[in-house]
Amino acid sequence: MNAPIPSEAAASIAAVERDTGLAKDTLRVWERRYGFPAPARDANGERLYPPEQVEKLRLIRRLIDHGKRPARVVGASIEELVAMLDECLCPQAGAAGREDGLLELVRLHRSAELAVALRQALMKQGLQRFVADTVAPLAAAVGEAWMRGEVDVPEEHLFTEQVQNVLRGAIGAHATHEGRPRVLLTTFPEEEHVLGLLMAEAMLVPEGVACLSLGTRTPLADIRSAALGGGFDIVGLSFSVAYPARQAIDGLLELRALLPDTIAIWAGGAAVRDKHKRLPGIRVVGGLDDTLAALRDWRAEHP
Amino acid sequence: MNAPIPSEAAASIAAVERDTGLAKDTLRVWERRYGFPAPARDANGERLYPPEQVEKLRLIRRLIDHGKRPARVVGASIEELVAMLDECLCPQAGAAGREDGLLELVRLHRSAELAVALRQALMKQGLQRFVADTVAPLAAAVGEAWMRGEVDVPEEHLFTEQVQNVLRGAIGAHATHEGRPRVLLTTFPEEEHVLGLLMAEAMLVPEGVACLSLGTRTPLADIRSAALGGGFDIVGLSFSVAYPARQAIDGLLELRALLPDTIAIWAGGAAVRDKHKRLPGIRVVGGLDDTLAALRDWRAEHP
DNA sequence: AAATCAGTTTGTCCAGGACAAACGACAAAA
DNA sequence: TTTTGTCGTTTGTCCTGGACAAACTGATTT
Repeated sequence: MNAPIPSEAAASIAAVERDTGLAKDTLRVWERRYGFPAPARDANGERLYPPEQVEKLRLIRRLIDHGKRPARVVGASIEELVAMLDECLCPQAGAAGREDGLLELVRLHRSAELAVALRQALMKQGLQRFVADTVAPLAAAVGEAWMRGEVDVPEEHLFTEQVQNVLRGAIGAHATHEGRPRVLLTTFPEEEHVLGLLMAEAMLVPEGVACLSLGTRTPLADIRSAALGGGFDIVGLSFSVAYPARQAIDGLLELRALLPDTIAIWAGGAAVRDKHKRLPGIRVVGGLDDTLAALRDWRAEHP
Repeated sequence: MNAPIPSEAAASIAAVERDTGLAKDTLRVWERRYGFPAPARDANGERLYPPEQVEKLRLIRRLIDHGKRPARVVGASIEELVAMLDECLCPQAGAAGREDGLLELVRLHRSAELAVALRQALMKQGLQRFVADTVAPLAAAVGEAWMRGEVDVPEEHLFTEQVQNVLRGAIGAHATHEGRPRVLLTTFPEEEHVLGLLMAEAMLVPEGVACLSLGTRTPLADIRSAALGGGFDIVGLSFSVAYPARQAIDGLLELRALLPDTIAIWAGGAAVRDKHKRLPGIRVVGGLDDTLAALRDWRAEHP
């Protein structure tokens, strides 16, 4: 799976920023403060990061996304980092484990079989159960394996693509444009993950909800104008694990202030879980099944 | 459509980088050299960009993506910039104009009607003609209107989402996993636009090609390992207008060196058009119909 | 349990200098 | 005419080292 790479002995600071998601300023200040990373320099004095340091930075990034603090992880060895990752993940280990070997198909690049298996599961379970019982656990398992470094970029991309193909096809087949409520789905500009949105849409569409997804990365002001201009009843936002909780809360409160009270705001995803108290006027959706509960509540209040 | 925005009088340098795609370093050095932008400062001495300067920066960004150089555009007034944009776009104006008012549906947020109209066109024309005659001109028209500032973020997102829904559904319905050649589709890490890939996939799948799309933003080394591990015959890359030509060429040549000669590389999109001479060993695909020509050529050489 | 507060950690911003890659224009060679 | 080479200019990115506010930690009080 990982054939050795002949060229590319070292990466520039821009390449490391792209590959790890750590800002150039952050990389430089870590070097100054912690002595890591410790890149070589080229003839012009510019940083050259060896691949193993980039790999370690990737591990560190994942740990920080899960709440660890830099001082605790930057000094650690690779083995210690892997051990910390295991510790992070054990609590959730029960959730995975029984997704029918689909994860194996992802890991082995069996894309054709994965596509077939996903479609079969969809047919057997129906869209909502398929999303809640198959796609969501599988996405969690892939995310977890990604954290551990057991899947790499193409495997994760492959998984996302195949799931998108299946879900978008199924959502398109429902095609309800007339129902109520009217829901606008999107993410904030820093959030790139699209699967959360698609899963939410797939849960809502079979209930006769008129969903419109704008995809990812919509600026706040544009969310507002789209919501007002389109006559929507609800704006739904999705946040992945990696999204900073503080930023999510600030953004949501700002959006709440930008929208009239007649438009509800629903927020879902790991970054806002259990943040209900700090989000007055916003419905925190705890999971996919809670989406349906939220829908029931809304309909009870809007007869 | 653009209701006035109450809050947000000014944006931080990080927000401007996100909204315009211009790096923080670039924004500072323009200020130093050209005197524009000229942001205010907050109590802490940090830059605060007023909205109209951000808007002007967006115009400038688009002009630079189309080949203009900063010194020529940074000093100009908004009116002059708009005039330059018109000049840039007139040559292509003939291409748009007859896409059945679909552009109007995008502009007016008539998402439901847009979805219906797209599906109707797909049924009427078949997948390949639908892509080449409807989606591609419409995408060009949206890109052009985006350049002129006539559509904004939510409208462009809406368009992309609806087209993705239709295309992915249609592609999934074909579901050929056994054919030849086997084609791996993706983009380089800096490229985010996914429609080019989907259109290529939609052209190839009806021909019995086994396509696998990894989506956007795959690192070079991962493209290599995926191509080798999956037994692919062809790797297809897509580049949008905004992609720097030099970077595309360097990346393609590097990838060419990473892959055995038995695996062909196809490159398509505005950034590589007419760059055939500088890309030995790479098939430059000039347009969607040329994709089919490339496929015929490949099949002629691999009986 | 929840709120307050001091101390520490940490990411982002700033200034101004440097340099190589990319560009434009013009001249020489095919 | 087209291609190739040269040279000055433009332009984006990188560098150093300092500063500061926001976020977090943990002890203390309500």
